[in-house]
Amino acid sequence: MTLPAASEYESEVQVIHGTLPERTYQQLRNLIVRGRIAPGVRIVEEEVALRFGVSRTPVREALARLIQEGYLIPIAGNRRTEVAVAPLSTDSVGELWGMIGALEGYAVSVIAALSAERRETIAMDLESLNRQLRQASASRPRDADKLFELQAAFHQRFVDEAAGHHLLGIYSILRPQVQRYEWVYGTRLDAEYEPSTNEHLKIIAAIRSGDRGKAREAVESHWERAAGRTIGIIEGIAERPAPRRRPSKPVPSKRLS
Amino acid sequence: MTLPAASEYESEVQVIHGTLPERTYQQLRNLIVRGRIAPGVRIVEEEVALRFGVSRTPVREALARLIQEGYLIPIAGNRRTEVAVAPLSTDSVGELWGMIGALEGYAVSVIAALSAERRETIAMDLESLNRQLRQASASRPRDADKLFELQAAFHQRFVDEAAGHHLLGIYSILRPQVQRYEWVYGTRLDAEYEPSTNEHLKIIAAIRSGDRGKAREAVESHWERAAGRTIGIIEGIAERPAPRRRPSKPVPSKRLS
DNA sequence: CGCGGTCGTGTTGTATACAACAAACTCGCG
DNA sequence: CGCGAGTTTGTTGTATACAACACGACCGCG
Repeated sequence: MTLPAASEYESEVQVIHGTLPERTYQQLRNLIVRGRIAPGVRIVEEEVALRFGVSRTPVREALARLIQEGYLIPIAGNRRTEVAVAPLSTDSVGELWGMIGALEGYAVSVIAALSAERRETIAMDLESLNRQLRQASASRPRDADKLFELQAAFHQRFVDEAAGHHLLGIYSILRPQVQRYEWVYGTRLDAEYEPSTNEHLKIIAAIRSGDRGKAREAVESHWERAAGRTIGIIEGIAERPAPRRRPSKPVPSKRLS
Repeated sequence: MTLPAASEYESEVQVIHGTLPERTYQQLRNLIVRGRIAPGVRIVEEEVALRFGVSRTPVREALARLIQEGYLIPIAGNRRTEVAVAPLSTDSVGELWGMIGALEGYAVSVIAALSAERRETIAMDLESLNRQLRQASASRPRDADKLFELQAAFHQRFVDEAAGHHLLGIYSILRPQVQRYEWVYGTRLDAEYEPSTNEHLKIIAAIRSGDRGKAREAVESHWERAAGRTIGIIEGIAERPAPRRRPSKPVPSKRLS
């Protein structure tokens, strides 16, 4: 797929829903996930409003959501909620990956109970995606965007299959948070695609077999290993983007340009 | 309608945070979880505002949150978001219980990795809670409220122990949704406390043993069985409170009194 | 030169006003 | 008597105005 077109990393799938808070949310989230707004940067309602050409009302709604989903965190001890972009930390990696693993594990265990034909269809789709992924990760120069999307597509494929309303909702909150790390450290993760695609194969095989326990196990251990790899990468970087401490007020706290 | 405030099921833990949208959210959620607002009832911003004596602005924020968390669902095909209290369905039970199981399974697997002393402390707390639970479920007349709280406390106890920021956030979204069912069908679930407390014992033993896999397994199967029991109860009720269909417009759609 | 108090100033919380739209209703015409 | 077009009404989307409050700066006094 050639791509979201349009200029920046704006709205991706649908501008359709076009409700203002929704679009604001999407745009801001994208900026954060893609690392265009650094962790620790303070977000001020009016600045966002100005930047997107809307009033504070929709912005507030968007921010509230971003806070709840963990992209933004309340700052300081005020009773007023000032917020900043959430920092990246290895602790969060462990937690997020663990949760995603648990949830996808549940999803895949549901899938394992489907009919054989259904499972076969899914398995074939997954194989295709995994092949593309392997290809993309081998080609030079690397297309980070494509890798990003394929990676997402692979997992989304089977989650969608199992997901009801609730799972989908939670998953759509969690996944982008993980992607935030994938994006930021994406370039360094290249070397790690090899083991990842191999683990994908195990997941596919497990789905084919229809063994719930095995499928779940495959998914969970995939994410556990992925967590290990990611943490390794992060710690391997000397000048990391900083699980920054927030000292009372040394730095005048960067603001959203 | 008589009114404002008064005792009723107001704020429970803390009125402290007292920010208006937060309180509105809490109150409304309580009303829904406790079944005081029936599934399918349409919610109108201004009515809520009136009822709580605030303006639409904080109400909107509260509603947005309730929508995202699945307590309210968008109604009709409008591009405008009219909402109603989400219906209860056996499908949702399967999904919600499965997700909670997966997440708590993850939590408990983290706990299993803690030091022996730490685990022992947790285990003893859990035993105490479980004992109280058993007692409360045996005493007549039953104190539904107490059962409700003990049940919640038991699970919260070990989730808190393992939880970081993210898990806690998601869990606090999911748990009340489950509780909604527990509350609505609570009186009928009495007979089911026996097996439940027994399963709790297995969980406790697994935590003591420090075996991650075993602990996870105990928790997940607990929830799976609980789902089965709950679904059984729901289906056993002839005139159930209705996984109601929404026929275009037969009924003028009840409104929030 | 240091310290405390007072006054800005920035930012969020809340209310209100208005616009947009969809559904229901009414009225007139076939 | 039925059916459609205009009109009314209910409800949400968005903007704006104002209030509250925390923090920092400035100024004067010791």
